[in-house]
Amino acid sequence: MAVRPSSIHVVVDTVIFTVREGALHVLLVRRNSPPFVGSWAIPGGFVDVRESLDAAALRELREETGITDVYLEQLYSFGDPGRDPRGRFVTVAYFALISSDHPIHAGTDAADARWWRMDELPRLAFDHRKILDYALERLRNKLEYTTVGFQLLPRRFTLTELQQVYEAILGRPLDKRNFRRKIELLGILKPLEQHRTNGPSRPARLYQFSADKFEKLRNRGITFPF
Amino acid sequence: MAVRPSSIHVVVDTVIFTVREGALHVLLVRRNSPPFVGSWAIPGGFVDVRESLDAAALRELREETGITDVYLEQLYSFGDPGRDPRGRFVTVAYFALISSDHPIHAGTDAADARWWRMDELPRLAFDHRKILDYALERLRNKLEYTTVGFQLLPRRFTLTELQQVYEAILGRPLDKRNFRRKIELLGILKPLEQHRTNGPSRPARLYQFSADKFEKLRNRGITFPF
DNA sequence: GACACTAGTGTCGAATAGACACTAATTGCT
DNA sequence: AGCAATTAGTGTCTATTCGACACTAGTGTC
Repeated sequence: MAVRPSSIHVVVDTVIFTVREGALHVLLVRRNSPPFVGSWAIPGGFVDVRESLDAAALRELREETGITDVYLEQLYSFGDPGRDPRGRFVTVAYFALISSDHPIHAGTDAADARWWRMDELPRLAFDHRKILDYALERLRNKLEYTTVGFQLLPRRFTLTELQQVYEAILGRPLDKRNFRRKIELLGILKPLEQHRTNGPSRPARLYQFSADKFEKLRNRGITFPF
Repeated sequence: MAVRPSSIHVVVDTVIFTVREGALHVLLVRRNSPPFVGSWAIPGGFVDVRESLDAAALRELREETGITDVYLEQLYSFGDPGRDPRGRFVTVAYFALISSDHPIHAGTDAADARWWRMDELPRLAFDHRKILDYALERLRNKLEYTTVGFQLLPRRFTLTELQQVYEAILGRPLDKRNFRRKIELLGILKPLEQHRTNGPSRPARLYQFSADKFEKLRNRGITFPF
């Protein structure tokens, strides 16, 4: 089989989630060149010929946010002709989870960039709304059968904070006792001696993700599927 | 942002599963040009500049097997540099499910093509073994929370045949009563008046996928995620 | 009509999931 | 000092789900 040139451009776009102030947020950048000037878009860029798809996503992430220490997972590839008026673009979409204490200067690049609440999104460029919706759906699903939720928290956290992350993503309140029972059963949290007191109330015990089983997975970068 | 040419070739490769003689099989084609001459590979080909990724997968499927009526789902994109010595190739991998009664002339193309039992695979070209392994993992997972299993059967089938499909994919025996109870609870099978008798034993009732809820989904082509 | 073969059916115990309300520890105010 | 306000933390009961397990029913063959 001869190698026919395909004239298709390959990019990666990464949906970057975080939880702040009890709400799920996503990082978007404002486009300042056509098409869709002034619209907001999921950050991304071209895949270099010498780097893997994962590496490209990590690099773009670093360039956009300065972050290296993230959970990153390939989401889906979108490649309808006509999704970009400039030509034929296939984007390999990723989603990333960033812990809330991460010092992000959203807008490291000259470009405008900011966090948006998932329930107050602006109009998005290209088919990015579809990508975002799918990323959220995937995140919600994975929350139920994996431990991705922990990726959105600092290393030490209270159970209430953990519950708030789950609630923010699922978009509905959870029962405190049932939630704690389920987390307890997972057996992946190590209770610390430290407590955190913030306000006129009983201080909450701090926990951390159990080093034994999962610490190695945390912050490993690509975690799926290999 | 200017459009830089990326020099990356985009192809689709489709893992085609079927169940025959109680065993899960996959369709492979033998390569007759370098690299990996003589090795077996997952069928696939270039994405045309004017067609969507899904359309490309469907087209290749039709060209390879003559089949149009399949369950097809995007799997994952693989794009490590070095996965193809001819240059930089990104493959958007799909997996397809074909019902056992489908008249497939595997090898419509001049190329050698045949079904292989999943437990007796030859050496595969490129990183196709990795793709295949991941497809199987995904299929097993989806079997548990969706109704993809039905895609592998003719329109009318017995409960034993359905159970054999599940067993072939999961690679372990299932309890007949528990299996039937679970299927019953799904409420998606319509019992027919017809029975099938094959051999010296009690004839088995035939069922079909319930038209009401799911017939529209069946054979719709792309079913995921949109 | 007896035998071989596959179809078809129900129960019990364990684990899981959802609904639900009070006590405990601290801060701030008077 | 003590009281009010606030969030942390804890257990039971019920319904559902899941796995293990064995016998009867209907047909073809000899």
